[in-house]
Amino acid sequence: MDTNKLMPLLSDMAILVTVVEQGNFSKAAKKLGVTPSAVSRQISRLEDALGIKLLQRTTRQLALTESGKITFDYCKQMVESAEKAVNASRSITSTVSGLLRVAAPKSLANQVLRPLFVEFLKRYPDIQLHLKVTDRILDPIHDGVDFLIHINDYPIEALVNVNIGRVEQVLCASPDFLAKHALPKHPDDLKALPCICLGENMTDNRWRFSNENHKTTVEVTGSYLLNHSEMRRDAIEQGFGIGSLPDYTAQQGLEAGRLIPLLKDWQLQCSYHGDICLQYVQSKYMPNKNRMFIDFMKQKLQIIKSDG
Amino acid sequence: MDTNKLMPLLSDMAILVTVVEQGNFSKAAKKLGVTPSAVSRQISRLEDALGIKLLQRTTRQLALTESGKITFDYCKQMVESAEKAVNASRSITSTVSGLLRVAAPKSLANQVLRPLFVEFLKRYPDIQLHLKVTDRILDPIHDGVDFLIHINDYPIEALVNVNIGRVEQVLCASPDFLAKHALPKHPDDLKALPCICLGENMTDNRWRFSNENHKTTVEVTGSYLLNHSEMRRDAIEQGFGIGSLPDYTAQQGLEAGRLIPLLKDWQLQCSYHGDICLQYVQSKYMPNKNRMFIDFMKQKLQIIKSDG
DNA sequence: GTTTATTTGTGTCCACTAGGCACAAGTCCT
DNA sequence: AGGACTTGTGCCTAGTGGACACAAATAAAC
Repeated sequence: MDTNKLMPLLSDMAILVTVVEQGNFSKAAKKLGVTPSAVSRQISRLEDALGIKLLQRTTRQLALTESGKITFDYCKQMVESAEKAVNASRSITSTVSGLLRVAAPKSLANQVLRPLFVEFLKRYPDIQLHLKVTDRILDPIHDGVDFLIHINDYPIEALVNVNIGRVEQVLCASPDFLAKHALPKHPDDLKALPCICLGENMTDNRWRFSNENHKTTVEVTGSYLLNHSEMRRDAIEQGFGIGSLPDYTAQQGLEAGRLIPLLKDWQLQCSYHGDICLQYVQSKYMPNKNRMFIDFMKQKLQIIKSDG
Repeated sequence: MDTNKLMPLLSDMAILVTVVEQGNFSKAAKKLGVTPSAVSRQISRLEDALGIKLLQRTTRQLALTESGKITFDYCKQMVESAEKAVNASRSITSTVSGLLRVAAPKSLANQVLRPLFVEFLKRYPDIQLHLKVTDRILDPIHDGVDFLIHINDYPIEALVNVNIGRVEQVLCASPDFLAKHALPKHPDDLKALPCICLGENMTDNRWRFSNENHKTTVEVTGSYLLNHSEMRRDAIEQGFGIGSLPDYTAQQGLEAGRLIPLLKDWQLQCSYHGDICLQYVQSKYMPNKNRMFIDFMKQKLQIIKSDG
């Protein structure tokens, strides 16, 4: 049965259910807010479409035929499902409340998540949001967290992943720095230039680059090491050296000309580069607050499809 | 949720299902035979009515929101139930075939059932009807019978009963008989008049009468005993005496004036007096041929409501 | 038996909604 | 950068579905 043939019958089926439950056309018509003649026509139309007589009727008595009983049962199911659809939808918006626990890395917290969470809490005032800022990957169940946000091209397989964005690292320097030094054309050129490293690990001064065909690692040096992206942006803009920034941190500086992108053919591999993953534990009945949080994050970051 | 609010949403829900299954508005529109703009508007209307955003969409991508997934599941159920309703109805008319075994008493067979069964078999040529005419009450399971027809004010409780009519006994005599004899005013008056009994049992000459307030039994006599209603009608019309006839046997004679009803204030109790019961074994899945048989009998005998 | 009230069904007419069309806006791919 | 495709919106028209009035039928009331 094609859906386009089915659609006009749906309301007729709903009318059939009302008629049977009310016991006659007139009461059903009153309940539906139409005239009995309209009900009569709809039932006739349904009978014609289905090819069977559904109701045995005189002017005073009304009853389902034996063959109509089967049809009626399915029609009743149909109406009940539709009512459930409506009720479920209605209840979603009215029951967005309670505690949401979210873990996110430092790098995203201030610049990316802060404005989002503020808006989310304003929209749903009954939500209590508990944000744990940490660069460790927490265990949602053990650590009592509803959502895990992290930057990674390989999301945790045991959890459901929703991809809500992407962070690219941009290597850049300030215009006056580039006026004093030679423009690097290849990662190897960085060896001769002051670079600003994270300084969190011993290997943070080993920058790994890749492009379509090649991979290379360069050991860089510099006098200023810092693991705070906004301070690092400041240091680069001040001409202390070459450094990498998340795209959202660099964006304003790039647009204003305070920063110049370098080695655009190469990608710098680092842990702050990849998809922004919103992950959570698979469960059959997700609370509405969680649903609305996922929808909100996807909508705000303009992500439509998810991995499941 | 009132049904009248629900009805316009039903087709929108069906459209939602099509959109989700097709993946975008355009394909869904093509499948439904409408323009994409129509689909867009219906989805928007549904979202407004439900108060939630169902589909996260850009011009190129489309996906259910988390909150929309619940709604979609119920909408899908709704459409599936509607399709089942249609398919069930369609299959009923196309699968009316096979053997129907019916047991009925002699008194009904020729005059009441014969024309009905002829018409039923003409309407459903794939049906094979096996009629067992017997005045014994058969056991449907043991005797291999699908339907039991009998005249009785107390249907068998173990079986489902559909009341498909009623037989009244009419006590009557011919005009020339009444010209020769005194008109009976009370059952007791029958003692002095020749009466036509069934003659099947020893007690068939003990006629039990009742009215609103009284009961009485009269022992009658007569020279002609016979258990065939049409022959008995003939005997009465010929002036052999007073006898009782089923209403359908007496009707023509009464209308033509060949028969005169007697003792109309009294009811003659006898085994050929009561509701015409169509009974069958309760079962969850009744074959369509059985359904159509019940519907047919009810429809032809203008009986709407049944006992269950 | 007659009347009355209630119910289903059918014509006719009209209003309103739903869909088509055209166009705008946005996005992806080449 | 341009083209192809998709969603969304304004406007207009057509066709459906409902109201109304009336007919037919039946059950109840008197």
